[in-house]
Order: sequence, then structure tokens, then C-alpha cells
Amino acid sequence: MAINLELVPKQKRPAGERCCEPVVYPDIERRQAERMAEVARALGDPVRLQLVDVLRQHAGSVCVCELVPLFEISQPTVSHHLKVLREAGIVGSERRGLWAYYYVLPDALKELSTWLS
Amino acid sequence: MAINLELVPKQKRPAGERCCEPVVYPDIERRQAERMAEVARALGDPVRLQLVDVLRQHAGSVCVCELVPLFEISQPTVSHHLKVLREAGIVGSERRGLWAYYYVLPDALKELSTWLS
DNA sequence: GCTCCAGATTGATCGCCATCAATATACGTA
DNA sequence: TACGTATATTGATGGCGATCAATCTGGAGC
Repeated sequence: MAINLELVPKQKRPAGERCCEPVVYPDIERRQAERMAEVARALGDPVRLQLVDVLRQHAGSVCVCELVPLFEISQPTVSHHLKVLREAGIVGSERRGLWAYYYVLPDALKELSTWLS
Repeated sequence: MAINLELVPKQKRPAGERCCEPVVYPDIERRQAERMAEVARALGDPVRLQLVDVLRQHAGSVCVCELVPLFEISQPTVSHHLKVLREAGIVGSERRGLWAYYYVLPDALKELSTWLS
């Protein structure tokens, strides 16, 4: 988890032989890696990935009561997945009367998407 | 996990009122969601994300002995993370003499990257 | 053969996560 | 006020994952 940012790792080698070019280091910083990993972890469940997929298809927001019957899991579990996505900053929610509506936050996936491409 | 693919979920509603447009369904299929979630889960750890980042900076492959000292975790743990990445189809490995070299598989991240952008 | 070294595997521990049933909360309606 | 309905939260459980120390494997060199 914690990164050793010394760029020139000291390491004994068999004399006269090396395995590769010696200096190698991450281009991204630890904090950025932690942010992107948090987003990736939130997407690392098929249900959550499909929830995000559904929300991304809709310009506006989608009612939870539409989301629950799409999956063969209980309503509390869907609610839990939506909470994970919200805490990862991927979706937002809004309450209107009895119903709750979720939507994708526009820039949420940008950093990870840029790094991936 | 398992998706109910009925596209028109039946659900009782208060008479004369609806919460939103009624038909909503995932655009991606369950298998595709599971594949992409597997890749996302593999990227959902800061160490693995930085391992992939290092490997992506190098056209060729990188020796494990260069990767281990970049992190403040033990060699077996680095080996474990590399195994997770290999089993997710993100990296490949090759042995040359005493050393092991890892490299990013070129198309591994393409599906997730395309979906994200 | 034996020894040293790089890396992988094993076994154990600890904490987190996905899931559900049950309950709570909050809102609309009569 | 009381009741029903939509969603969130709680508590419990089973399983998975991150980590390490210890060990194993296999190649290089003597």
C-alpha cells in the first residue's frame, strides 16, 4: 500500500550480470493510485458495473424502483451497491417524494478512463 | 450477480402515479459485465494499479527484482499481486534464467477502457 | 553432487465485502 | 392520526483478499 519513492533501489546483483535496465519507478503518484484504485474497486462487481451502465444510458436520473427488479438480488443489497458507488464518487442521488433517483456524476470516471487509454 | 433479463419488470405502483419512465435495462450483457468487473477488481488495489502503470511505461518487460523494491511490501505479496494481474489477463510473464519478467498484455484493458470512455 | 539465489507457493491471520432478513425511516394519503 | 409504500440501515454470516513468515522450486555456478 505505502510506496517507497526512492527512485534508485539498492539491490545486490550477481557480479557482472544484470537482469534488466536498473531504474524503474511508477509514473503515477501514490495518492492518484489510491483514488483510481478506489474507483476501480467500486466497479469491480458485476452488479455495480451494470448499475453504472444503466445510469449512463439515461441522461437524467433513474428511480431505484426501476433498478431493483433488474437484478436477482434483494432490495437492501441493491441499496448497498448504490451506497458503495455513491461513496466512491461515481453516482449521486436525489430524493423526490417516496422515490430516490440516482445519476452518474459526469467527471467521476474521467481520471481512470484517461489513465486506461 | 445473476441478472434477471426480463426487460419489462412487473411491479405494483400507486394508482395514477409513476416514478419515472418505466423500461430500463442494462445495455451490456451479464458475461461482459463479469469480465469487465474482473479486470476492474484486479485494478482495485493501489499496488496493482502502480504495477500496471510501471509495466505500461516500458515497451518490453520488467524484471520482478526491479518491481519488489518499489513497494514497502514483502516479495511474496508482490508475487501475489502479479499473480492476480496475470489471472485477470492483464499481464503476462516470462522466465529467463533466474529472473522473471512481466509485461502488459496489449488488449487486456481495451474492453474496460472503451466502456469507460 | 552441493550451494546460492530469484521467484513462487503454502499456511495462517485479520479485516473487509456481498448477501439476506428484519427493522427503521421518511414520505404520501386517507 | 393511522396506514401503506419506497428506500435505507442494522446485524449476522460466509467467503474472499491482503499480508507475512516460512518453505518450496528451479536455474546457475562451483
